[in-house]
Amino acid sequence: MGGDVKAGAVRQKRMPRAERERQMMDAAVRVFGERGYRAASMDEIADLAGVSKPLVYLYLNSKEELFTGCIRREAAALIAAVRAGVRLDAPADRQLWEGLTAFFSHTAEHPDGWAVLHSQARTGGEPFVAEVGAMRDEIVAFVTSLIAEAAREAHNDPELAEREVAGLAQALVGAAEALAGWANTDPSVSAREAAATMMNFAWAGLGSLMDGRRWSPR
Amino acid sequence: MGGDVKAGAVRQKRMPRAERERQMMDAAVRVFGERGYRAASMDEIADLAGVSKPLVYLYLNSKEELFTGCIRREAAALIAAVRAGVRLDAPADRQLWEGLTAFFSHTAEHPDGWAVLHSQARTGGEPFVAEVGAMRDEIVAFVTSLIAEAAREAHNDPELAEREVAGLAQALVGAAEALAGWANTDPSVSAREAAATMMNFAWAGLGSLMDGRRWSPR
Amino acid sequence: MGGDVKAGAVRQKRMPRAERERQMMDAAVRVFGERGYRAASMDEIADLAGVSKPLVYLYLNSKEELFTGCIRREAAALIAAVRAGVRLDAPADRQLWEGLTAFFSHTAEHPDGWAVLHSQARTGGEPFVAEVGAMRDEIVAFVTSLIAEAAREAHNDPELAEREVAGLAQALVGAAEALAGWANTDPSVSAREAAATMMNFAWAGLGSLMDGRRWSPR
Amino acid sequence: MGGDVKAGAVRQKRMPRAERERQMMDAAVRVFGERGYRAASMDEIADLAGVSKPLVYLYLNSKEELFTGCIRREAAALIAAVRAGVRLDAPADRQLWEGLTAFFSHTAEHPDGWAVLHSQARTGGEPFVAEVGAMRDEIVAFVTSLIAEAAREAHNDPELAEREVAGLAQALVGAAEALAGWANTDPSVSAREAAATMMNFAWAGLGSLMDGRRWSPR
DNA sequence: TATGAATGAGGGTTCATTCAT
DNA sequence: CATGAATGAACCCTCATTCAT
Repeated sequence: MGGDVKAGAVRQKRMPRAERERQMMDAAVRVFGERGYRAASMDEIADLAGVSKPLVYLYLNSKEELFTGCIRREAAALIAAVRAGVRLDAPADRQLWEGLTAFFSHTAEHPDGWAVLHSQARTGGEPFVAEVGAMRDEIVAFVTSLIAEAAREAHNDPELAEREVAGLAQALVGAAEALAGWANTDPSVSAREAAATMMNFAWAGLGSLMDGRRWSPR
Repeated sequence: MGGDVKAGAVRQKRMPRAERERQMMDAAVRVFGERGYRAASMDEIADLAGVSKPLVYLYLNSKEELFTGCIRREAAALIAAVRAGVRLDAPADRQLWEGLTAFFSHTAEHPDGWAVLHSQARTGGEPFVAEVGAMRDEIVAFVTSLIAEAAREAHNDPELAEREVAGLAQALVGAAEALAGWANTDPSVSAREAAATMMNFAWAGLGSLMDGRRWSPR
Repeated sequence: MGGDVKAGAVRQKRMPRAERERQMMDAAVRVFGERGYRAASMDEIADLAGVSKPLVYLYLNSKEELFTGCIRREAAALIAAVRAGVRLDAPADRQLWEGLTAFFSHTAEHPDGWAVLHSQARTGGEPFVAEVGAMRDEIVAFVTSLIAEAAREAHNDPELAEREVAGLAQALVGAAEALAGWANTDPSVSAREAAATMMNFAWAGLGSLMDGRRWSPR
Repeated sequence: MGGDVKAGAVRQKRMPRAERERQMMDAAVRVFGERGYRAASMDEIADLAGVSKPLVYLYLNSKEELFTGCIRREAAALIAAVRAGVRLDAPADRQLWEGLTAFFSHTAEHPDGWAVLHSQARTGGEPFVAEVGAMRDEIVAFVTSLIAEAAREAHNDPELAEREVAGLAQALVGAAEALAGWANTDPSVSAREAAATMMNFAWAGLGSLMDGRRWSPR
């Protein structure tokens, strides 16, 4: 089962601590992303980083702290990428489009980081779930604010109930996550295409909701 | 980290093989669902099933086969539940509504089974990913056929490209999965509410797509 | 440094749990007695017991519990031996003599058990110190009661202060412990000889104290 | 388990070797005394001494040599303290009293040093046992000579057999060690009180032995 | 049908020790 | 005189799996 992370980097000796730590984190993200928290072994991480295991412990303390560190780093990077891609003075739909494009680009370029955040952190136990939940909340809040802004722009009368917005945000983020997985699986799917699919799928739905139209079973 | 699956069932001796196997699978789904593949221990499963470990191996052969068996059983149950909820002679939107309602009901009633399929199988390594992928494909195909049928009903001229439909189906399924997680977390969210959110969100998006309207960056 | 516990016993397969546990405890007492808590390795204990390490953990749970178990078992055995050697209806001096003889016999016959109690438990950290302290207190209490009884028999007037008795008991027990070490080192020293030395040394001292005679610096 | 040696001293740079070595030895005695040989870590010692680990190795070579060094230094200090407290022209009982007082004072003022000598060195393996045995022999010899001198002063006829004296000395030293531990545990016990207890306990015993009186079982 | 007894293999963590500067 | 960087080896513990009954 599993087993295709390439073997140990060439050992390069004596480098400053900060750089070594980065190397180790890179290796850890790679291994955690491919194997998951439990199945990852500190041996493999050390090997991939090109160092001995004790050094990993000396710098990063424990498997748990190391994993938490990976989650934090990757979450920060993803959020920074999305923020950097969005021009806050643009209209709401444009902002959403930009954010989605940045999101799909970043996840495509950092598949292991994305795997750590999306799949692995959610199955590794409570502390990690909490850690990644913070990031997700931040993104959901951002999306929620965009929806609200769009509603304002459209000065629609019947305000969306708060609970309804929460459900929408969940669905939207879930759809985006699924598309990120899809795009990661099939490399011919570009970030722009994934973002366009999201906009087509979501924007019309949001639009008709904000116009007060709803589907209902007869 | 983790730890609240209740302790071993009272041991009851000598029962037919089929029933024993069901007991064991129930226990396994519970433990795999709460802990994940790697963190689950055969000891805990045997204990929760109220049998000795060799019996588990006698009937179910290995941890890997046991997990695969869990995935298959839960996937089959979920698909059967969705199928049973859908009247194939109803209009497409009605069918989608019925399927979603059945889906959210079933996942809410079988949280561990859903956890196995949605979270745990995806982090346990290739063989399990493939196993659960088959189920997902089946559902995606079902959704795809519904979209196509809806398009036919609306006899819209500009046919949706196959690739476009694939993306939509991914997004739709992803959104549904996210809502299932949301509904499992917050018990006040009913299956009907989740399904309604999905319909409001998705149906309008599909509708405008089928009318040839698309969002595009300026 | 160190290293002369004989190598692994011949592996004998499949025996009842109680007997295996006894074997393991025997091995553990031997290894802990020779090496101390920290320096002892579970590997060596398992090897000496003729079993695999996992079995030791299955039955005895952890190194700490195993050591605590050894302390308890050896303390109980020592106290039982002393109790069995003393006739409670005899005069106080006779009782002391009998207790000392039993004590020296037992420690000579169980040098590793004695080492665990006397040397190793005192350097292994708080929990063990407390464990062995209970035993020591029991013995000191027994000695104290003998001194009191002797004082009563001699109906000496000037009662010994409680604090004075405590000091005496400490000194007496310490002297006995030192003689046990001496006798263990030099096998030509019999339990009777060690006990006689103690009586000659201690009894006269007690006698003159009870007569109110005291040494004092001029 | 364990853990209250205070954290690293402030690092002071560039000082003469002799002083640095003293600092390190001080730290080592403290840590070895509290934790024992095995449980002590070179990291903690270096940290407490306020130096880097390589410096410890540069000056003191290895953990084993460091511990041996500690034993030697503390043994020498203890013996010097006792010697300094005794006036060799005084009568034997007075000399014994003075030696005991000095002994109890020194051990009370240097509890870690005493712990190294009394408890830790005996559980660290053969080489250390031998090291500390040398000191003990020196003290036993001193006590033996005092007993002999006392016997001469009392010009008692029936000479004490050499073996008998050896046993007495062991018992006496053991009693003193136990009282040192007692006094270290309970700070209200002064060195003078401990010494007085010893004299009352021991001197009368010695006296009656030298008069040829002996206890014997009927 | 069912289990008590047992283990090979591997994982997380620590530690004494050294090298290069 | 002094240290930041680095590691081989070992240790405690767990787990999937099997054997003998």
